[in-house]
Amino acid sequence: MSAARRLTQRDIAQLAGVSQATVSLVLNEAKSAEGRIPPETRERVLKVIRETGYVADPIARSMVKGANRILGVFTYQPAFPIAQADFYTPFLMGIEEAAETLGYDLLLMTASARDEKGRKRIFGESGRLRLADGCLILGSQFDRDELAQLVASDYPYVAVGRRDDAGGKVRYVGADYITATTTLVDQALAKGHRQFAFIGTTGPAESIADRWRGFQSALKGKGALVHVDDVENGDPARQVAEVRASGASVVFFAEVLEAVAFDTYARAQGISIPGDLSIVVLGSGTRTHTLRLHRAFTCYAIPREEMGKRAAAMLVETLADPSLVQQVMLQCEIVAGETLAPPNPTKDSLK
Amino acid sequence: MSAARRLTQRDIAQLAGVSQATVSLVLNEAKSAEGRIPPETRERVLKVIRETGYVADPIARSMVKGANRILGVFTYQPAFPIAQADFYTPFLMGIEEAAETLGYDLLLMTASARDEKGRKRIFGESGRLRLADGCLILGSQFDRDELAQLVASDYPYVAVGRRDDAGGKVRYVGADYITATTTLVDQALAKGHRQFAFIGTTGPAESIADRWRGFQSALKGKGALVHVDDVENGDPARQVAEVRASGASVVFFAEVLEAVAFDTYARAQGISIPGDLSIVVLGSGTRTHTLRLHRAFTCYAIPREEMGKRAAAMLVETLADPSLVQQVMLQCEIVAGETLAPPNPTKDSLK
DNA sequence: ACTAACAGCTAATACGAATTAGCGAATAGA
DNA sequence: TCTATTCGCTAATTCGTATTAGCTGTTAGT
Repeated sequence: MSAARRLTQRDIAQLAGVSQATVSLVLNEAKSAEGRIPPETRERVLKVIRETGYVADPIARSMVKGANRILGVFTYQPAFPIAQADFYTPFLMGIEEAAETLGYDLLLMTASARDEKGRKRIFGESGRLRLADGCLILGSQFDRDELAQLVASDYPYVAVGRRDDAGGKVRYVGADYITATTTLVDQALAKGHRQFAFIGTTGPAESIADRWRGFQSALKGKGALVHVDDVENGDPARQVAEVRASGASVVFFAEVLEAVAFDTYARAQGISIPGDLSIVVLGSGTRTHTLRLHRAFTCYAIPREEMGKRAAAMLVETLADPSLVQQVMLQCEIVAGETLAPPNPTKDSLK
Repeated sequence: MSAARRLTQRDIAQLAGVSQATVSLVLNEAKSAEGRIPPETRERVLKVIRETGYVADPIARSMVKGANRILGVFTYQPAFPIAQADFYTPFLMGIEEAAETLGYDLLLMTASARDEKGRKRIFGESGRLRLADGCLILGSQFDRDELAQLVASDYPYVAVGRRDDAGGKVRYVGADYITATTTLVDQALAKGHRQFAFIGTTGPAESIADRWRGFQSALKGKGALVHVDDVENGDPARQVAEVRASGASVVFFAEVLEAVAFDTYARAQGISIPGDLSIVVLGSGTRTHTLRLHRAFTCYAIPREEMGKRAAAMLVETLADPSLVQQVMLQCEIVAGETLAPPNPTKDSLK
């Protein structure tokens, strides 16, 4: 049985006493209603197909048709890293849901995305990209040159996350961090905060830059930015000390993990949050994720699943009309949380 | 540019002034060292390839070679369901890691796995299965007929999770629930427990059946099974009442979520856990997951990532030698937790 | 000098399905 | 009865690459 070559249309044709072309016509009948096949012949062929369990080879089929009903998923980091299991997952959940609805399979380009030097590259020598009809690109840090190449090519793609122009408008489904960030800054202002601190990097990724830009412009003329710590994985002890010394009454974080470390350390020092110091997180995972992980930070929820869903849908639209270049921004939902309160009037942090 | 047909070897050949066959030979040179191409011709062709950025069409290539370097992933439920986000994810993390190392991409058969009636089927009419060189099958509940069909076919597959024979030995990488369960029962016995309760279904999935079998056989002759609740999503209030009435001093759960509900309700009723009643969970997610979600139940950790990794590796071995039928069982790590203590001597639950 | 061997390349074919052009027979039209 | 038309089907071609058989021209061997 192992040597039993896979059935082909020729085999079916022979069994049914017709030609290979007829078998193909029966299989794709809906098409050219012209050269119709009479019901009896049709049935005879279908009977053989049923009995043998024949299915057309998808590779040969896509070779001649040029399409696969496959969406590629390219990630600039491993899609399921142990360390950050929850980063891609929500996107993928949305992507999968949409793909299933739309009738597409998903090709995760885990291996072929690496070039000979092991770097992640979209246009690898393998050309595996072509296996998919189009592709979704995930990751906070894009390679600008590759993105430009992609934009210039006629290959259908959609980026998950807003992207600056790269030699042309980039197709994307992003989240509106600027509006959400502005809302949170306004809330802090409304509660009376005037001295702000910001901890987190400010670029170069668009998602990070947007947070920083939104923060700055919302604050402009209405509050003072008294401390900025532009580091990744900083030392909480130092951060807490510096923030306290700066007189800030509220700290904004670009990264939830930083906030967790800060919060944990500050409490251990007897600092009341938000009594003595408010904490606001710009972003963080999905709602469920946020609630589960730690305490409920005041933050906004990035609609990751929805982004994945919309991106997949947009990609499929693009397949139908390759000239289409859409850019969609989704709103983030504000999560009230419990770490933003009016500043403590006894502290000198309130002017 | 949009109409610019993709480059083919014929184009390259023309530009380099050679034949298409020569281009192909240059690309795959390592092969038949016989009809060697002299360095100068080789260089000329490679130069054109470099300048044009040509890459071979993977579809045409796999059409003639018959292999794709793609591993299919078939799931009996959506791979990333919102509700149970963490069920497949750990497996996929392992699978992805192995696939990347081994140089394979992953094809998630989300859409093509459904037949015309919307049911999940491995052998769909689409025949998309053939797009992958082989396939990994996930899900607790397999369709026996399909599994038998798979076993009988010459299609390379590996099941993640132990599977009973289905017209032949099934290739799988499973977790040894029986041994792990036995260990936990023995621990409970060693602490003095004699009256046991069991909450959870007992089949038909192998993973569930193994827990139940292990539980029963470990208990045989050494302790009494005073209460069994064979339901999914039971009512915690009723469960707590019945367990208390039964006089059991320890409850075993087959499903962590049931344990969470039970635990939460019991504590609310003023029942001390494990003071008045011990709880043991058979299974649960990965270590990280377990620790994060709720309190630290006494349980064992299913090595999901490792299972995914090994399954992918086994599948690749199978591709090389299709006659191979391996069955691997991985050990579960016992998590001490804090919900198993000696029975309360003041209660009548201790004989 | 005449064959043998070989280097360097190309023509031809296969892979499996889709699709087009068109053939032969039957029927319709005049 | 002779030409159109339609029906029912098939031969031939295509997609892009890999591979084999083999052709041509040069060199080696005797």
